[in-house]
Amino acid sequence: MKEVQNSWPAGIKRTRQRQSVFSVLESSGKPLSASDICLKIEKNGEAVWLSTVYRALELFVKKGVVIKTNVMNNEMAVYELNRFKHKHYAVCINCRKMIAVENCPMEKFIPELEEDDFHVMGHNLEVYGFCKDCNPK
Amino acid sequence: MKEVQNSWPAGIKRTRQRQSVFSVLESSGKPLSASDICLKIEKNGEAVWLSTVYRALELFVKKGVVIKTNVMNNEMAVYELNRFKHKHYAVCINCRKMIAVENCPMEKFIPELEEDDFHVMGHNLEVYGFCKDCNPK
DNA sequence: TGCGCAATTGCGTATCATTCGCATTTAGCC
DNA sequence: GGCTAAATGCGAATGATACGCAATTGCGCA
Repeated sequence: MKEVQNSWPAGIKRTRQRQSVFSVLESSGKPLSASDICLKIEKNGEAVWLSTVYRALELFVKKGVVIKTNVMNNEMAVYELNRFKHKHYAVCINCRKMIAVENCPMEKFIPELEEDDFHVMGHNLEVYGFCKDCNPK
Repeated sequence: MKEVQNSWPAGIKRTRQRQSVFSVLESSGKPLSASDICLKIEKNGEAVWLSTVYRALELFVKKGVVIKTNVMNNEMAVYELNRFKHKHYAVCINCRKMIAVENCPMEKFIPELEEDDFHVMGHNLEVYGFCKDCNPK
């Protein structure tokens, strides 16, 4: 039904289920949870078991193809394609919408830390507040 | 055995269990998980049920007395006393040690976001890498 | 100073995301 | 087309956290 034969990350065996997970992520503009992905695949008329989605995501993350993030205290992890563009999200406290934040305040900051004998490998930044639709004011 | 009658947050009914949770946090230099807290209390010869610890922490967080944070993709939440000093942590990928980072790169950054119709209420920042004991180099 | 009642706790069980185990199926090299 | 390692379906396990309810406790009030 759908023709998604195009891009495929190297070094990963191509199966129908992984292909489905990948193309859902590819066509999504925002990070998705494992069950979001599962639902979207089922909506396309295909079947995937949730644990298979988790396994595919785990593999993609290990290969650096997908980025896993955790939003707001606990809850569940969300996944997005690694488009190799450094970014962060502003998360709405009310509707949980995630808005990408373009530039990162960390660049100038990391060298300071390196001086304190901490070898920085990466960072997570998450801003929370109210989006314009939910702004109580 | 221990005399911890001193400080107590206003508007919270004082019970033995809550007192225990509070004083463990008070005397800890680093954030602790709910079960860490439980173990430390038991080590002091007192008994607390884990769910009671969770309930106490939940209350403290709601009252703003305690700060809840989630470290590194999923895992579990850690809690620390709110000492009203804004800070972040550098987390070691290897030994999970958390090192407080003094200054925050976000101050200048938030006004930019506000312009994009996002009303910022707060932020989480977590830097990860290798501490000096675990530095592979 | 003791009573009464609402709030809290002990304790077990439920929930929810995620992981694991294993038998069956599949991808893709020969 | 057949073979084998890898992947999947499926269910059940796990681990953090929440919840329900009866028993207990803190504490305001008489």
